[in-house]
Amino acid sequence: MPYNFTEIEQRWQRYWLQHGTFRTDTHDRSRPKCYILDMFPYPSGDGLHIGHPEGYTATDIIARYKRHCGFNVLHPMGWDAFGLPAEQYAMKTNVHPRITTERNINNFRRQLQAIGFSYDWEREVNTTDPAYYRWTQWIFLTMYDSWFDYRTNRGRPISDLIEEFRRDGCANIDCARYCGDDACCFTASGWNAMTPLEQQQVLANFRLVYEAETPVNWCEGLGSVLANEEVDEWVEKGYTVERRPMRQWMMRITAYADRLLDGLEGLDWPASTLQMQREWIGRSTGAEITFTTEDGQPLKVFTTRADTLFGVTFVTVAPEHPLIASLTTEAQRPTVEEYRRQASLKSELDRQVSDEKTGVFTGSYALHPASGARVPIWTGDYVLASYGTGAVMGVPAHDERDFTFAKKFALPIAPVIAPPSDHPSYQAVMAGEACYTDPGTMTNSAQFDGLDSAAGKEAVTAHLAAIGAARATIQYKQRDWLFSRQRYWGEPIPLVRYQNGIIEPLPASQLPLRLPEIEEFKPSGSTESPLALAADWLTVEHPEHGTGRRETNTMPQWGGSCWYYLRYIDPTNDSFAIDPELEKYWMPVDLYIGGGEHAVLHLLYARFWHKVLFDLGHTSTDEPFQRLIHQGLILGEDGQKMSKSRGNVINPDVVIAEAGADSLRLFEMFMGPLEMVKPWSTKGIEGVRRFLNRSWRMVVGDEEVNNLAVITDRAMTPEEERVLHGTIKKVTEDIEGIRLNTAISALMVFVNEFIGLEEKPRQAMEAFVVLLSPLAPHIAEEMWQKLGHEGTVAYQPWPQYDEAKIATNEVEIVLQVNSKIRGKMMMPAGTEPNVLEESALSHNAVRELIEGKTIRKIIAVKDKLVNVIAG
RNA sequence: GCCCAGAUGGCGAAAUCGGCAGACGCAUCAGACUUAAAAUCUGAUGGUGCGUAAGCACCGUGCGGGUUCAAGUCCCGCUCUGGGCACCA
Repeated sequence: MPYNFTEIEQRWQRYWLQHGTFRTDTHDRSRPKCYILDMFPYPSGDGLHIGHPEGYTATDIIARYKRHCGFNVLHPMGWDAFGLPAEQYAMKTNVHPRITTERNINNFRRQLQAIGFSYDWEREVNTTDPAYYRWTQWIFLTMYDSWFDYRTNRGRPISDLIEEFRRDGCANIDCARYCGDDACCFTASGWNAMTPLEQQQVLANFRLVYEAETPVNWCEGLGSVLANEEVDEWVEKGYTVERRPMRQWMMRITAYADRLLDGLEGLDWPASTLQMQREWIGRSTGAEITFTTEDGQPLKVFTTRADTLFGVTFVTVAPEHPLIASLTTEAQRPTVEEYRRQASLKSELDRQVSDEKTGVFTGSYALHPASGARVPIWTGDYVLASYGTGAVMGVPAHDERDFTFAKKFALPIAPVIAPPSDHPSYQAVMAGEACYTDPGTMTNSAQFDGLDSAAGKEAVTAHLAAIGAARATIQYKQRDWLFSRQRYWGEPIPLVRYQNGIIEPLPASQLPLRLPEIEEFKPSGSTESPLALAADWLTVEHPEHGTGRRETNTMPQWGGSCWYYLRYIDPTNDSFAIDPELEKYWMPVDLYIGGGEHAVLHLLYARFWHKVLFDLGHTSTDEPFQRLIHQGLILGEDGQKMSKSRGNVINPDVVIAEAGADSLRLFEMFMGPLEMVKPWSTKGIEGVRRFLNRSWRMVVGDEEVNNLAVITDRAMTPEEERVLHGTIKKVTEDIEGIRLNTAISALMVFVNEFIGLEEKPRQAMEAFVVLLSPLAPHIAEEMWQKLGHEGTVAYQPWPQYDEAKIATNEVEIVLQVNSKIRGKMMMPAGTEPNVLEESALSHNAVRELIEGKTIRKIIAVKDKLVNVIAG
């Protein structure tokens, strides 16, 4: 008779909640801490799907294991509950997103509890709870009131900067890094003479949160901008998305680019994720080189290949380049204007997809900074306005893009980097017929001839720098973070803009700035969020600045998830986001498991916020997540991605009803390595379910027919001890290494060995139950009780193994003749190779085969094999 | 195009300081129990060939080379699948 999993599982789930079994005392310093974190879910209306419990089961197993090992474990769960679906639903049905969200959360919580996860439910956080987003807003304002000081490579309060301006003006500040040029420079008295509005404008160049007019993905149907990564999804659903410039709040994440890059060193993260973050940040070291137009205007280009300077045969500027009008001659103006118009109609995506190069001549020329040669200035949309200086030097001989462009428009090609002379296309390159982008030797480059590319880059840059025509510089692919959305269901941005132009943050004492109640959920009709319709909420009076209007943009969904791992540590603190003492003890997160789809965005944004909080002294750690693992996707039984339209979605509620939560947990882990993509199998779950039934019969027996397992305190045989200790060792090491599939097979082997015994040794059964309990906790609790214990098994000490008891006296030695297996022999473990050799040679199977042959060589490996080479 | 990960029985997978490939599980087949079925238990199960049989031989970890006494594992060159990036100068 199989055990009654439904009854047992529900009973223990109630027990854990009622007894607060997994409540964490964060103030307990008597034991080492372990912080095990899941990526919290967006509580969608569809409920939990089978992919969620995969990572959650893995963390739960580790958390439970660590409790057995004596750690004080923090293992929380919460809800990333702002987001577009609830708002979309509200627009259709006029049901408030708060209500939908609450309903979905209740369903998610019920489902997670039904799987028996050992979360401390008293620490649940919800990003839509004003008590939570109060501190999201507080962090936002903290960042608004901060700037990045490149001199110390740290974020600092803006008040420090104001103080410095009052005292020294911007004398000690590299303004070009903040304002783009030195035009803003001022003295102390200059600063003090500025109006508040003027000062505000200067400070905006420094703040980590600033406003910019930037092209965004505007979706008319949703009445909101979309992040680049959201565009495809909505276009697929039939919405149209267009690029349009809009005033938006930005976060200056690029200031932290170097810190975010350097911080990756030393993190125990998947190599591919580290690589993706590095590529996303995209640091390139190079030089900004100044060409001069014939009428004396400077025209700056960015290059990583200063060594190819003498190969420049043209300059290309982006169609949106600020100087384009003055670069264009009257004769070419109609052509250029038409080209710019066409380029503006193409989306950034269209531009990148087409490999055909387009462009037109501006009619003007630039002077080469080293040779003085006159080179034509073109405009082409293969040059991105938003990267570097928006202009490039065209070196067709050594850059594929420039090569294609030059070929199309019959521009000259001048080779200046010689490939190695044995290079297959040496002749073609030197004849200007092929493009060569690898390093080589400089040639046709005046005094630099003979230098290799690496030395050439430095030498050319230094030479130009000496005449004021270049400076070494670093560029990043990463752009600043577009931080506003035209949505209702998000954190309100706590800023007020007054009629006199002054922008004031809300005092911290007035947080949270709650979302207004609105009657009807509909787009505002303008490019503003529905908050623009909440007239009472919108207007603010200020004694000094007069009437003000609140910011109607809300924060993107990423905001709340940037710091939730901190709030779990101190979730009910209403005087601060997190108690610094608790933060210091509990951070960093020891293990973080979540989907690889967050490899860049969430994990980069959260690191960014964390670093700002660290710089300002609010956290003690520079990096939040020490160890990171991505669980692999679970596919449908047909090997396809699970989706409603394919009809291959597996519902965890159904699996639990049919096979039980313990079986679900075990099977999620037994399918294969955690990180791997793997298909679900309804048949396969029967296997782990049978294993649990067998375990039950081994420890408890069949109660139905009163055939109870006989468990005695007898001593174990050496063979039983060997199996037990081997199992403890394997399970321990596999859980530590998060190889949960093989940990489960080790337990299966154990049951296969012990289930047939007439009298089971109590010691082995108790150890087994503890080993099983992280993986299948409900059945383990019940078995523990059946073994005569009171209370929970969750804190029982983890069984220890004795290496000496695992070792066998005799080992099987493989006998090979000419590398083919010809026999086996039993030998005492640890027998020296020379002894093995002798025994092998006297072994019948070997003797027969080497009869009459010359022994050329013998390889003997201790405890493994003997290989006799004869011929 | 570039970068990363992966490819092992009918299926999910195990085994990587190079040392018996296929642990564990699914499926299948045979047997036991049963009036019967389910459940459970026992056994078999990579392929090909030979043998009445115990067994024997050969082949076998995506493909082609290489190193080695010995390769799923190391090296070189490919193919396919999945993921990421994609005019970033």
